[in-house]
Amino acid sequence: MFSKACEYGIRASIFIATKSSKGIRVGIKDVAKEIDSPEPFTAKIMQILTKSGIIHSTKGVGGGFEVSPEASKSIKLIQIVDAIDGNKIYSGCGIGLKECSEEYPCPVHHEFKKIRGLLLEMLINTTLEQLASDVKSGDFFLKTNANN
Amino acid sequence: MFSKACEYGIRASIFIATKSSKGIRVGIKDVAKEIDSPEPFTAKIMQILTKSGIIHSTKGVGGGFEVSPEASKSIKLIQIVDAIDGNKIYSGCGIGLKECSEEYPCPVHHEFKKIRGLLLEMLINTTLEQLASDVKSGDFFLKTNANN
DNA sequence: ATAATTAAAGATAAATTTGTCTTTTATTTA
DNA sequence: TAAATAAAAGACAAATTTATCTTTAATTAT
Repeated sequence: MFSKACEYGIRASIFIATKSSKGIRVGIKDVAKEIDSPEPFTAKIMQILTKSGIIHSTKGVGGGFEVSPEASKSIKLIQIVDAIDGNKIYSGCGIGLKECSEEYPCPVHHEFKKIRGLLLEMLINTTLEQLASDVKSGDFFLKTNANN
Repeated sequence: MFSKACEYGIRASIFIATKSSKGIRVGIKDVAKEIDSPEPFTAKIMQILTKSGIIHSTKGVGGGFEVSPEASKSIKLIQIVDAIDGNKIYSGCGIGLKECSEEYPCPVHHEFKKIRGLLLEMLINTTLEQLASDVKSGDFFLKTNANN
């Protein structure tokens, strides 16, 4: 579905948002640890997210990543996905035709339209703030339990 | 969504089914031409599909690929996807957690469940025969129009 | 100013996916 | 039986994705 990069990017953003809601900036080491991802690769993905203006970073002592609670409310999942994977998942043909449209459809076009539509709707309607508060509630998780 | 290999595999299977319904066996060259895919790579994918028992092949003069109309009726899209890509697309966590379940969900678990469910339902309910007859009708296509 | 800290940037490397080419095996026809 | 045909199998190569390492730039604290 999503690339690994995108999966890490989403998880990282959610984690950062949970911390920022408590006024805490986090370093890349913490991020990678808390979402169970490879640190240098995660750092690369963070560069995409900061360049895209989704996550804010500050260098130097006491620096790190953050996303203001107000921003978290307005940031939609689709922005993160777009920044990292582009729009290919929710647009583009399900079986790889270069041209695939209502007028010139592939045989799975109409069925895929429903699925992609549901996905797109979800990506558009889900805010970073919602996902972060899910995690803060303790009922949703960003990495596998250490006991497994 | 699906890998390129899987996209080619689906398109190839549909094309072969349209030809088999007319009693015509097709060679790998025809397949690759008609679905606009790289021939040697498509040949590799056909090996997977024949080993999986989805498509039948015969070597030698007059040989090629075929799938009986009766088989086409019972072959579901999910069998092709499973054979080539496995079950990761419709199972597995949306943001890459190793463990992600009702009891231990990721923050997008419940939303993804709907999307994956719809996808799985579609893969289970769509037969190769349906897709082939769509293409035979002339209203659905397996490659981009040459005029584009 | 200097040292310490932290992300950014850039160069590499490993792994996977995609794609190609050559040889082998099976089958048919002459 | 020999030649032709077509898929299977295996080795190889290119491209992309994933991952790592090193150096640079920015910021803070001393």
